[in-house]
Amino acid sequence: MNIIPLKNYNLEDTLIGGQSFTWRKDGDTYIGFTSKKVIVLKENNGSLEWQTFPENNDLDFVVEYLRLNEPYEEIMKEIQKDEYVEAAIKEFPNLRILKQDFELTLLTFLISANNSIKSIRRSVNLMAEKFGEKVQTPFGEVSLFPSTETITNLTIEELRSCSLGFRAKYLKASAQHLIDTKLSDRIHQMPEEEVRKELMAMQGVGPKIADCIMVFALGYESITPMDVWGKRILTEFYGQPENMKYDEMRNWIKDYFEGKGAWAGQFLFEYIRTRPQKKLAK
DNA sequence: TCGCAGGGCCGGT
DNA sequence: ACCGGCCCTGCG
Repeated sequence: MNIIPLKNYNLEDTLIGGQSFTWRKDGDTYIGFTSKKVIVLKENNGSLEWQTFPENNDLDFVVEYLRLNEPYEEIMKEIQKDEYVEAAIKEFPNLRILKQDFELTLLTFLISANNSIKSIRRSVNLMAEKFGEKVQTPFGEVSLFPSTETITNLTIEELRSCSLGFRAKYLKASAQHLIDTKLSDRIHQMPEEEVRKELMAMQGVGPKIADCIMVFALGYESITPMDVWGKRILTEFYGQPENMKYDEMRNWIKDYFEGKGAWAGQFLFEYIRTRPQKKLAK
């Protein structure tokens, strides 16, 4: 294992939260995968022990994936605009946003539609175990997420065997779309509105999933994906009307957090979705 | 047990 | 611009 300094970084909440579905915790070790790599992380006395497989020692990848060079304390100051954000930061200190692979993020968030995080994880792991390459590590054999190419060659029935339900056809179609359009080679150098348009051209990608891809893979910091929890944040915390449309919600919170909506939203999301169920009084 | 909700989207009106 | 339906799983 390699060792680098680690400051203000909560691996648990960041890796095992709602932004990535390919991590598990084994004792005090975090094991994650993409479609190409296995990453092993362990925190130890303010240091990060890490290794990548099958290619070892890929420091550049780890630094970019974990976004280790973010001016984190500065960002935290910028988003503390009210009591709700403050409470969320207190409950999830040092929560971070990852920068994940574009195609992996797209394909796994396709699975998120009308689904629960637990079930999304289950489907992603089933896909890896059934159809992904295997990588041998000192921490055991790890299955990678199937490549985009592999997914295009699977049948709908094979995909459905991973508990994907109606999303199976979206995975196959969108994987094929990625191959046909080579979108991954172009997406990183496009204006925001064009990125969103390209993403939503794919089957199964609507405004919310497009926002997730832009925040968790493409590094857009001003966007807050507005799911059922985001809507609750707006209505319960900020007194906004129930009937706001998606774009109205996104614009409202984007303006409110002045360019840092992704960070603030991540705290508020974890905060509201894990809060104890309110007893329905009366 | 069973009814419902889950990091929404699609297709018909 | 609305809205019913959707595969399946986890949870109370």
